[in-house]
Amino acid sequence: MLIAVVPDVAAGGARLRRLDDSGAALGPAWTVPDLAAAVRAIEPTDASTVDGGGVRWLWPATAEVYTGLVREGVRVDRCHDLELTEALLLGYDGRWGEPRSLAAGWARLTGGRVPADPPARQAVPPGDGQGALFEPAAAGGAPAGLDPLTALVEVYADQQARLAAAAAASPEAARRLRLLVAAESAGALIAVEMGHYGLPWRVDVHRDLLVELLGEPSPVGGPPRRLVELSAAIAAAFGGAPIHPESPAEVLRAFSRAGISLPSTRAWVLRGVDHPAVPLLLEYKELHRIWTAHGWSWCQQWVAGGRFHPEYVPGGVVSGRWATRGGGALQIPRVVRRAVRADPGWTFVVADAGQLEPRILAAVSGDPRMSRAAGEGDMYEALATEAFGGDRARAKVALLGAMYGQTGGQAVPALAALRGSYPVALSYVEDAARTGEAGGLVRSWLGRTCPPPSASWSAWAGGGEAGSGGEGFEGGESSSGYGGGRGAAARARGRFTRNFVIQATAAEWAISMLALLRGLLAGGSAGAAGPGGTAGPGGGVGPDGAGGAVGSGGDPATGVDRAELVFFQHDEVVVHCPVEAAPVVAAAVERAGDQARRLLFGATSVRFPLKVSIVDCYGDAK
DNA sequence: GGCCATAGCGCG
DNA sequence: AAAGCGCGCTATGGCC
Repeated sequence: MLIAVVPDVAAGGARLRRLDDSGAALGPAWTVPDLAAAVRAIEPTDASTVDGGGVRWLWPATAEVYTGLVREGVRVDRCHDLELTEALLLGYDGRWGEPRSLAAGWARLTGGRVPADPPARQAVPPGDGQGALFEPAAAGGAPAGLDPLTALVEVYADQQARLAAAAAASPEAARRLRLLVAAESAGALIAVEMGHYGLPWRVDVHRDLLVELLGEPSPVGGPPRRLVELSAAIAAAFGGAPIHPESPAEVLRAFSRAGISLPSTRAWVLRGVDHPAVPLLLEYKELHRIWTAHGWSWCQQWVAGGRFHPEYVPGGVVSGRWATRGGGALQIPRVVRRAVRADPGWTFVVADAGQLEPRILAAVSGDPRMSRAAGEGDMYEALATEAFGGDRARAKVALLGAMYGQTGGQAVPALAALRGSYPVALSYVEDAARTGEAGGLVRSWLGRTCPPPSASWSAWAGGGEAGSGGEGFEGGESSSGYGGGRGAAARARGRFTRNFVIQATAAEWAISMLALLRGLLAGGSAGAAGPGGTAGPGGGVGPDGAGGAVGSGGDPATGVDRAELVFFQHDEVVVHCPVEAAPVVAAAVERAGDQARRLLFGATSVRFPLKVSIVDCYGDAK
């Protein structure tokens, strides 16, 4: 059963209506003055009591509604995020990029003018704007006379109809698409909760670290001592004239005066240059980066109350990876992670899926030999033994080159070896690349569709519509002065689609794992009810009511139910939990990974082992 | 003053 | 000739 919810800003509460899974109303709408209280009364507190028939909350956008609920201490097990689903379905129909808001969906349904989505909000540092129960409505100016609850219900019903139509065409494709919708929605819940918890961050440790690396900060706001010293040393190495090492143009001129002509000041270029300024410049770049991107002002802006609060954006990347707004949460330099410390009596369970993308390639392609290799703990080693004369480094280069579309360097002969032993896997990525070069679309395993080439690309590459074919790309290549020619543009597109099928599927496995983990932890027993996971997917991942947490009657004394998912970075998750709960949490992570594998790929010999460490300091993980 | 493109580097 | 994929963020530098 679903309950549709729209915020009722005027009344300060919300309007709700019960629906069946198809979107048909099960009763009249009603209004509540306090949504948090209403949800608390409806949502089962112990998810383990839910046996497949739990409530799923339907709302326009999770961030809009759930943020306020979480702030009130309310959690829900499952939801259906209308906007994220709309974006997936539009993409599936080749209508990538059309507005996804409730108002837009309603307009498409009723023949009205489709409003553009509002521009993404600016990142909000912690402490600002924390009071409101609801985020500002994402709907791009709801048209007058629109009843949002009616629109929500109707658009949801339409989405279910579109999924049913997909099922008529291909039951398996629809099964996967439903799974994707469920996982995406579960991810949205997790993103809100994660942003709410924040990543435990010790400001004192961070400041000590900064002084250790950068020297004392300038009392007047300029660069810290170590950067000033390095600037002087770099100037001296170039003959004495003052220089701003952070200015590429100045550095290039300085090298030029020294008789060295460089294409750029990139670190890897500098490493090949024999000049006394080079090591100083490399050190300067590294430290300057930390100072500007994760220095004192970053700490001041983004850390509050001992927590770093980024805003996670599920589906913010075309491949389905999450993005973040504010604070650069997905780019925290490893050295800075030393400031991430567990609370007293608590610890971190850090888990990352090693070699995820090559394992995904094995699974989606179904290449039997590669799948067997991906059943091993070290897939590169297994490949090396089987096809690269034991040369692990070469096996790794070959595999990465295949997934990224590398065409030069040492990858070329290695790729040939890969093709000889794993032709099915190679065909998979090469088919995707060919489709992209021809202007076509590719999909992930669960059915996320890549964006089409830009209109200018299509005009440039062949003059045809996207997907209409790829003839004639090579013509006139040498006549172009831009970007290496039409062939180059087509190949770039091919590299994108080649990688998309892998990266997007990896994101699907990762978010499914995360959602299953959430369900296991919420169940309290972390899914300890039997080996191999006898229960269905928990945490709202399973489509059509197959969800519900696993396990029956955990031991609350372990504190597993107090565990918090506090960080997620593509293939890595950090759980903050009481020390005594860590072993159970660690086991739950492994289980979640395995359940995600079976949910996506069924019977496959591919494994997705998680490297789990239990540490008090994130910097100590791995 | 603000806007925008580019360079560069952090992460996966 | 030869460019491996996806991002966010900060700085510079040219522009109005």
